[in-house]
Amino acid sequence: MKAEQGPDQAKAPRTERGRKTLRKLLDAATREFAGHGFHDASISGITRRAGVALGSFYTYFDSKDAIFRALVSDMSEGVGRAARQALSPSMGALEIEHAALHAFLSFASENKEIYRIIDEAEFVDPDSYRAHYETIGTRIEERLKAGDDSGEFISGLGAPEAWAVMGMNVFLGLRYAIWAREGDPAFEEIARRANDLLAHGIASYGD
Amino acid sequence: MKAEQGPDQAKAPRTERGRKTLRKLLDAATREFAGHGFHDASISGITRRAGVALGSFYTYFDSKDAIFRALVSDMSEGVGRAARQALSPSMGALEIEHAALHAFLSFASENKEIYRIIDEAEFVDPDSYRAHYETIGTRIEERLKAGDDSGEFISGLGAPEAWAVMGMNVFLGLRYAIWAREGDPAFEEIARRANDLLAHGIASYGD
DNA sequence: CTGAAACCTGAACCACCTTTCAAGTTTGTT
DNA sequence: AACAAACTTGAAAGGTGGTTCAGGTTTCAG
Repeated sequence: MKAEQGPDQAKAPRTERGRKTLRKLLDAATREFAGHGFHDASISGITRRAGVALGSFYTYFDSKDAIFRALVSDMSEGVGRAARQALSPSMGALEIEHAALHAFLSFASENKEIYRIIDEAEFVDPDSYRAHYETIGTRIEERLKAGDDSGEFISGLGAPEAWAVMGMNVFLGLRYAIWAREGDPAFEEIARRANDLLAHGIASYGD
Repeated sequence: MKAEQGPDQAKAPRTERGRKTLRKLLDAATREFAGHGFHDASISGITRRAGVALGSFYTYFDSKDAIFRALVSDMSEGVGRAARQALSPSMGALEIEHAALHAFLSFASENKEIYRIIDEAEFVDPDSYRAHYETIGTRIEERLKAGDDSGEFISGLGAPEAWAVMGMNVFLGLRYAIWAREGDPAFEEIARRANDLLAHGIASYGD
């Protein structure tokens, strides 16, 4: 569908002025897409927010799709970076899962636009969407395997368990970060309860 | 934005011919939206598939949004119905969760269009989307409470656990039903492993 | 049978948007 | 200083597709 030059993203600017304009466009696009959704967002809306002429857009991106794709891959990395920063190798395996969920809830709460844009990628750019979740799933699976090796988790854990954990986290983020309501439990409590579920399940003893 | 007459859906037909046409439009719309997504779907595509004139569409729906909304609420009920049919009150609490997930995987696998349309509602019709998941979440929460009362589950379970379970199920559906791959475990195994996780967690004994 | 309501038809209207382009301005190098 | 490349500009081309409408056909109650 497109014959891009470089690896994937924008047409690289060659001057300082160009880099500034590119950044303004990216920031403006984040707001525009988050506010209106992909299809109701318009290029002219983006350039208006950015304070540049309509035509300038095409100096940096080949199409509306292209800038959306650039945004998704940017943000996907951002999510991963935030998660990594919250984790430390000195933590126990369970503690790592707790910290990962807590960090995710905080991140989602402070970056709701990102959440929306990545979710909409399911329809605008399915490949990126899939890649995003498969990457995260793989990372979780590795953590589960590590917990197995260290004896903290039971053995036999694999991709299905990793996707189950990811689903838990994503939906808790949707409900308690994105759709947060007055009177909801704090992130601390959510993370603790999810961690308990993950550790011991919900069957009563002597089952 | 819209001043509809009845409760919400389509302008009710008054003759047999009308009911037939309405059904043809709904079926055609399901295929059109599933195949192209909301925005790339067109009214003319829908009427072409349905074999009726373009103008007839507006005899039954006020807008493209309106038919999409009608579809979402239809399908949301369909998902609930499928789940209910797979459950029987004679089952144990854990067994019910197992059956619910297994039924969901099968249903999703055979109705991928539904999955896509409901997911896209997040952007086209956010209220319906939210209502869909809140309804399901509430139902799961009730099941958890029932398991608590019967002594099969630990006490203190509530909405966070329900959303965690729902997220697990949805993501397992996404990965193993919608994105099914050669060599994936059967639904039986997925459901069993998710059920084990739910029952006992993944921490090793003596934790 | 008959007339009114329900329903059907498809061309045309219209609003909106992505993308192009030719002409002007700025930047940075020699 | 001078020039080429980078960058900017906004009007307009070119499309698309939702929605309207006036006129015709079918249905069905009385």
